[in-house]
Amino acid sequence: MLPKGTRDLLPDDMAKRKYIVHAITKVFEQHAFQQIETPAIELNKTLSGKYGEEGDRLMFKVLPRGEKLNSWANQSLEYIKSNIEEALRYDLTVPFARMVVDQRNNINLPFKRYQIQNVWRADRPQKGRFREFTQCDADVVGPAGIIQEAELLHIYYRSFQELNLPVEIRLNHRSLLQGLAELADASDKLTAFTIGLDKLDKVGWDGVEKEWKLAGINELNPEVKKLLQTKGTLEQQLPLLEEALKSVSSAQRGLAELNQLKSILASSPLENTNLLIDLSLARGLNYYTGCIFEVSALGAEMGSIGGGGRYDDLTGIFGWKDLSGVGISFGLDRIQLVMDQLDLFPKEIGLNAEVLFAYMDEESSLVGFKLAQELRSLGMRCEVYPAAAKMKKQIDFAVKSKIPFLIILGEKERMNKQVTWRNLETGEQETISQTDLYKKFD
RNA sequence: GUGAUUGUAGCUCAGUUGGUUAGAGCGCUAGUUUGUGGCACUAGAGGUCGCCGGUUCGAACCCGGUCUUUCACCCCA
Repeated sequence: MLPKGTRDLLPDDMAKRKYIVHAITKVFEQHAFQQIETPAIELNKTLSGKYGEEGDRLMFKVLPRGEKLNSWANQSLEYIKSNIEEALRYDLTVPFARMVVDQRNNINLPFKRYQIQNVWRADRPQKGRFREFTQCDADVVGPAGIIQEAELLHIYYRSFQELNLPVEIRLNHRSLLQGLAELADASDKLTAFTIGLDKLDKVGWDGVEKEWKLAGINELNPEVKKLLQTKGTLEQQLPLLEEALKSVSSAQRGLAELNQLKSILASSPLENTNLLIDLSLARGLNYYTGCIFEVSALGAEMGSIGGGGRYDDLTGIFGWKDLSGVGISFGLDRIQLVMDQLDLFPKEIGLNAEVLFAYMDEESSLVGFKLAQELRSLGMRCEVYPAAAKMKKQIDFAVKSKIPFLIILGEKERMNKQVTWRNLETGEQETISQTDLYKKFD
């Protein structure tokens, strides 16, 4: 029995997750990101209000214990809600921002950190959605240069290349959304504008317009409409956007930054990766202010497997103004699901034993114990069967555990200082001197 | 939060218009076989039919509630 939306991770899962984490970590570290961890529990006041209304609803709150809980027996729901002191972290970015401010005397800017930990959301579970899941985040805080966006895009590119997973990376900029809203004469309804636009994929253009109409947003001119519905590369889309938005002041920052990004990436392209401008990409988190990214796997049925963006003033709410940050996240659980769907895991990634020592009597087990130590010192994964059971049972265990080699020890072998070596895949078997055993595994 | 959907042995599932002691396959344990794996045969263990309540002489089956599973929406990794 488990709480909903949670899972046990068996050795097979762990092997796959290690494989993914290994690839991502390697790329993070090549880009000089350093690992940190933060506590699973944060103060409620640190987290609440940072993720919008929806986020607050989905946050796991921690009840107080003992006296305090007793004293709440007759309090109103409102009182309880506003006096909860602790909560489980909902993402890794806000706790990171909190940490940057708390630890400002112990870090150097620009600070590049990565973090691979669980987060919790009290969502209704469904495909690829859990209530406990693992995020792999990389963020930079400090001097704000677009080269950092380019670097993070390269991290996505290199990681998914490493995993052999084909992806599409969609890109947008908050300031372009603002500009487009201005064009639609809906600057004051930016949220409704972007939420509507975000649904383009699902409800189509008519659906978007219907939603906008309800929110009191006017119809756009046909050229802008067309622009909104096309996804394309930076090279294709940027000139069109510049033309359409040239007189819109709020869009200038986005145009300038995407131009910069375009020239950086031109010198070091993301080959075989689809990097597309998608103006309908909104992303919910309220704190993004610049570029926003979202990654989805090609050929698999799954929501986004990664996302991120630029936030100009995330640490402001914790008392450090005007510190810019940009970050990305990998969804470990969804990447695992997608790679399973596409059958992308190499066959041999488990770490089960390579050799099993089986034996007929207790005295032989001592020989097995000693020989196992010798093979282990050569780097082999060895297991000694824990009891002198029937040979059939011991072999059966080896086969089911996918252990390829078996060493059999009995009275005969012990007397002659020998072992019987058996290859369980081929059935090949040989009785050899104990001192020659290592040669079988060169 | 909204709308569907699921729940019977460790697993996958049968279970007749409501009727005695709820079944199968696989798996598990032991044996046939006291030093050799995929097979066969024999025996065995294992179930408050998700939970609570109701209807009925009688409920795995009908009704209500609740929890859970899976899926879509919302939102997101």
